[in-house]
Amino acid sequence: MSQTHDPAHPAPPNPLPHPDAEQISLPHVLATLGDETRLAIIGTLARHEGVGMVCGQFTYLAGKTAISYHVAKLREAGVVNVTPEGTRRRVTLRRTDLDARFPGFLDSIISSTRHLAIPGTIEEIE
Amino acid sequence: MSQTHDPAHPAPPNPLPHPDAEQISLPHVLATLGDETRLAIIGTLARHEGVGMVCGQFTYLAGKTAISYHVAKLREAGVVNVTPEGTRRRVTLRRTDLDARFPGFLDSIISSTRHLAIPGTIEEIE
DNA sequence: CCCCTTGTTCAACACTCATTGAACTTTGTC
DNA sequence: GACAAAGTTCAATGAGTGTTGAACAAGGGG
Repeated sequence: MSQTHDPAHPAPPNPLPHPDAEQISLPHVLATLGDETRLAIIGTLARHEGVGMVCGQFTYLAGKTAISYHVAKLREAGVVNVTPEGTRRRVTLRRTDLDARFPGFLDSIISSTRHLAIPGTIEEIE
Repeated sequence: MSQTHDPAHPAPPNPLPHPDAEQISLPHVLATLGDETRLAIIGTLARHEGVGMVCGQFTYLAGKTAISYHVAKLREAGVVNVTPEGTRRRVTLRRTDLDARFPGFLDSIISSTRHLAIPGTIEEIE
């Protein structure tokens, strides 16, 4: 939740709506992750944690319109954080919030996802 | 259809189709649990683990037709085991299989479900 | 300025899902 | 045998979901 409280930048850095940590609901998260494509996105994201990724990185999973749809779903459910960077959108896992809300959940999902992960040929960004 | 009273070999104790442990898929389980009613069933089931429950115990959540539908969904996803007992169906968590397949997953779900659980006034069955 | 990249929005479509009431099956009991 | 109890099956319905292509908006070069 820690948004940059930079006095030099009055404009909100993140115009995309995200639910607060307390508003993240387990049924909603489960339903959102109950989709092959979105689960693959989370798996890929987990394998590149810290770095973050961009929507274009997921186009090996589906068309760009579908990716846009799925990333929006994940954001609305509180699973990922999406930050505009120029024309791109940096997507990161909301690990801290998810761990606080549902301890152990994310890790169990990720470790169960890892072995069936697609060997994505993902090019580095930047 | 069925149940020929053949004295040669005993009747199958579990005529309802269940997936094998290896066939349980994470996306399927997540999608199945991504429903308020079914998640509540699992929560209730977890709070009465070992004992098991019958479909009638869940009718405070929805009509009996809906419960029948949801329990079937949970069974097909490999989340619960359903065993006929007379006119009833004993429903139990497939904890061993789920723990083997997705370590830590079930416990994280259950503990996250516990605090928002309905204080079900559930009568004891036998 | 033109243009390319990145991603969103929109409408349309096929599809699946959850819920309900009525009818039915099965089992247990009087 | 008749009846009640516990679930299932069926058809219908209304709502929601994922996918696609075309058009669009916004940045970042050259």
